[in-house]
Amino acid sequence: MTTNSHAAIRESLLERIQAGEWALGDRIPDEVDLAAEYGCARTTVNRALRALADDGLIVRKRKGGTRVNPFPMRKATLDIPVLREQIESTGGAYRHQTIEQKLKTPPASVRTRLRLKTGQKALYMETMHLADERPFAFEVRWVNTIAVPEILDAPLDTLSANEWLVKTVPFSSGDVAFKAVSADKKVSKALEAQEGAAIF
Amino acid sequence: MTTNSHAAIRESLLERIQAGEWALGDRIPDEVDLAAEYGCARTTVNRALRALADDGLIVRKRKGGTRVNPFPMRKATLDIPVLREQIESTGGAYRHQTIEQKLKTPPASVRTRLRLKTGQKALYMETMHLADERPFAFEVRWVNTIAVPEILDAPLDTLSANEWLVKTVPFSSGDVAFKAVSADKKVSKALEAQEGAAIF
DNA sequence: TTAAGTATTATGTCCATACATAATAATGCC
DNA sequence: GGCATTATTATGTATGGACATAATACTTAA
Repeated sequence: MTTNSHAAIRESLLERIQAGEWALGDRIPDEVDLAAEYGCARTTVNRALRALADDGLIVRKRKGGTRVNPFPMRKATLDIPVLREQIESTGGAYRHQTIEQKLKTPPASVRTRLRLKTGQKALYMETMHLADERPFAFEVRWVNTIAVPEILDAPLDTLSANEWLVKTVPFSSGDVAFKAVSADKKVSKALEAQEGAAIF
Repeated sequence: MTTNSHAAIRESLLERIQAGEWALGDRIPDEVDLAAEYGCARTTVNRALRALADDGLIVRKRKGGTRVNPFPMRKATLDIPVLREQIESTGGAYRHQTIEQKLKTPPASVRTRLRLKTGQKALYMETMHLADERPFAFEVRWVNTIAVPEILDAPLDTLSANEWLVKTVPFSSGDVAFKAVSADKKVSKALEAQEGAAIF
C-alpha cells in the first residue's frame, strides 16, 4: 500500500496470486472489497484487474466474479519485428549492433508476460539496427533465460538475437517476449551519436 | 456517433487513420477536442486512445500530443497455445477436431492486430482439443489469409492449424493471431455434448 | 419436476472533476 | 547569442457517483 495506483495494485495482486494466496480457479475478492482493502476507488481496482485479465492471469465474469485463470495455458508470445526484411525490401543493407546485453530485473509488464516471479532476472538486450550504416531502429528485448537457457551461449555477434531465436527455439519450449520501444532520451542520444559517426 | 463508447470511438479513429485522414507521424486532435467532437467525456476518449496506443497504432507523448505511429513496424504476433504438449505431458493422448472453419469479418480487436481494413475478412476457425477423447480446450483462431494464403489449401485434417502454422509459415511473412477464449454458452454446449458422447 | 419469470450481484462503462507530470514554449538574465 | 527559469499544454491518473448488463440464484406457476 505504499503508493496507490493501478500499477501498484496490479503489482500487489500479481504477487499475491503468484504467492498462492488463491489457488487456480479460485475466486478473488471483488472490486469493492479490494478497493476497501487498498483504500482507493473501485475504478482504480477495476483498471488493475482489467490489466491482469488482458495478460490472461485472471478471468472475469459479470456476477460470477474474478477468478485466477484455472487454465494457465502455456503460450509463447513472440512479437517479432522483422526489421531486416523491412530494410532490405527498400533496397538497404541491413546490419545490427548490440549495445547492451545483461541479466536484469524486468519491470512488471514484462515480468507478467514472461511469467517470472518477483526478483527473477531476465536477459536484457539493446540492439541498434542499421540500414546502410544509418541507425534505423532501436530495440529493447527481454528473454526468459529459464525457458531458453541456450541463448546465453548463442553466437549473437553474427546473428541478431531475433534471428537466432526464430531459427533455434522450439516454440513449445519457452516464453519469450520482445518489445520495441519508441525513442527516449537515451535512445535518441545513441541515434545522434551514430548518425554523426556515419557522416564522417 | 451512433453509440458513445470507448470501443466505438476507437473503431472510428482506427477507420479514420486507415482512411488516411492523418498521415504517418501526423498529430491527431487532442483528447479534449476529440471528446467534444464525439460528444463524450475526455476519460472515454483517453481509454480509446490508450487502446490504440497499446496496439502500436499511435504514439502518445505528454504535451507533445498524439501522433499516428510514424514507424508502423511490421511485426508478426504469435500467441501459440501449446495444447498438445500440455496434454501429452500429463500422459494423455492428444486429438483435435475442427468445428468450424470459414471466412468471416473479424471484430475490431482482432482486425487491429491483423492490420486488416474494415470489411476485410479473415479465416475463422474453431477447434476442439481432446485429451483421451475428453474435451480439453476450445480454441478460436483468426488467420490473415492475405498474409498466409497457403493456409486455405493446408491439410488441416491431420495437422492442427496451430502445428501447420508453426511449421510452415516463415515468420517474416505474415500476421497471424490466435486467441483462446474462455468457454461461453455455445462452447459449453459443445463440451457437454462431447463429454456425453465420450461416456457411451 | 420442470420451466418461466424475477431479484440479486459483480463487473462494465461513462461522466465530471481534479490534480500530477513530462515536455515544449516562452521568458528573462548574464 | 547562449543559458537557466518559468509558463503552458496535453496526456496520465485518481475519485465517487451513476446506470447498464450479464449471469447466477431465487421464486413461482404450469
